[in-house]
Amino acid sequence: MLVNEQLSVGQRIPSEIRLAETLGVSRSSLREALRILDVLGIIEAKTGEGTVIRKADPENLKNLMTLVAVSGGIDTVDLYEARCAIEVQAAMLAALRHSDEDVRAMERALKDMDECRSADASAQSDYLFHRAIVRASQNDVLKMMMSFISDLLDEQIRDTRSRLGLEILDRFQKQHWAIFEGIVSRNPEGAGKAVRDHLTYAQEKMGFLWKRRIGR
Amino acid sequence: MLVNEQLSVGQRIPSEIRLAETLGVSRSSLREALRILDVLGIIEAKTGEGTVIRKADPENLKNLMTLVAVSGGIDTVDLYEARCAIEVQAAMLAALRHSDEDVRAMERALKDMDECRSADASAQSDYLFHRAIVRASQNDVLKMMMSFISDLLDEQIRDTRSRLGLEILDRFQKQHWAIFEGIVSRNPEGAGKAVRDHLTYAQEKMGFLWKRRIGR
DNA sequence: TTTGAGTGATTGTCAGACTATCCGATTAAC
DNA sequence: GTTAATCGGATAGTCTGACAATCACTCAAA
Repeated sequence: MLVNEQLSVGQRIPSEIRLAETLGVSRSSLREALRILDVLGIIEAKTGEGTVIRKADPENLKNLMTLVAVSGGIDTVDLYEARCAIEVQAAMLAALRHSDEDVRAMERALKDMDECRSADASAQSDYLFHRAIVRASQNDVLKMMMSFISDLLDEQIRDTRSRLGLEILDRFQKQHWAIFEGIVSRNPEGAGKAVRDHLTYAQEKMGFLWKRRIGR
Repeated sequence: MLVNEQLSVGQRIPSEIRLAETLGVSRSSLREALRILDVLGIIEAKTGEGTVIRKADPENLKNLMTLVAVSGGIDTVDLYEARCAIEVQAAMLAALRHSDEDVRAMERALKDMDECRSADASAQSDYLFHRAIVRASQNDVLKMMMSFISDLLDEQIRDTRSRLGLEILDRFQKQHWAIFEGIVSRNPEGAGKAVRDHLTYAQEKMGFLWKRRIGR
């Protein structure tokens, strides 16, 4: 009914009892199905009120994807390469579409990294910078994929990053500014290449420290 | 228990009745939870036998992702740009890692496209070619993401492709061979650029025909 | 007009029963 | 001795009925 556009966002669906009668199944079986739509974020059930169609927010799927990834034994290197794919494209699009607010967010993150040298705060700013790039791309699919990947990679990256020497972190920062420069000057090829160079370099410096697989 | 590695793939989990007792919930409530793990492909329940932990295959998630995408109203252009991200990276990796079997699969798809000119068969070979690239990358995350995207985009691409003139399809085919050349000669930058050129060109020629959003 | 109780509807949860199916052991037939 | 048939136990799949918690709404009283 949702796919056929007989139901739209915000609309309330029939109660469990009536829906079970309509579909010719018991309430138990119906509830098992509704629960699936619930965890997918497609519906939202409220006790005493009813159940409504929700605009699915991919953020809600992160936990599920994490479970699947852990169960499937995803390779860390595979994840990192996928991140590279997403972020290069995002930087290219960001160079074309970024807003003033996006630029401010990126600049703030970079200056934070320039100033504070505590490993933890630095890693946090690093994360914010990369996220700002993806947001600036104004592409919801890229944002979704990036949030999946970040969720799985972040812990490991934060861990390995803290073991790197200062000269490597300085080089990281120079590369960050190069990315920023490419995006602000609206140069897609330059921004894309800068991201690829940065992530390739980072993988060289951190990759050997990674666990091969996440979970299992 | 799965995340903490107390359970591993292939292992059988306690029966629903015993598990419900252990966790202190009713069988109905437990089943709602197990059903979620089931559709995620994390467990597999067989009547009369029991339930085992399964190595989650992302292929099983395609239907779910389609539902979420429809419910969330994903933009077709966003999807296509994400596809570009994935496939460029995949081609670069394919240039480094492809096997003889991969090359054969790609070559077969291209020759099929050279020969048969029926729109439908041509589109099918096109699909197979692009899929072979991603498979050659030997990256499970890219494969997963590509299968999500393909599932959502294919119908629309197949539709718009059938309306294109012969000279455009010929140009497509030349670009395909350029991609193939880059991969076979183990030239990552060349292969990546060839893919990007191809997909950018295809988007120029087909994009204006697309519906803006999928579903809703 | 506002407050309060009451009422019906709805989701969340539980308990119990029955069916279909599978696995393994036991038994019967050859 | 080997094979086939049968039976029982265990398990997932389904259904029914019940109760609790919560919410929205109505309506009467202050």
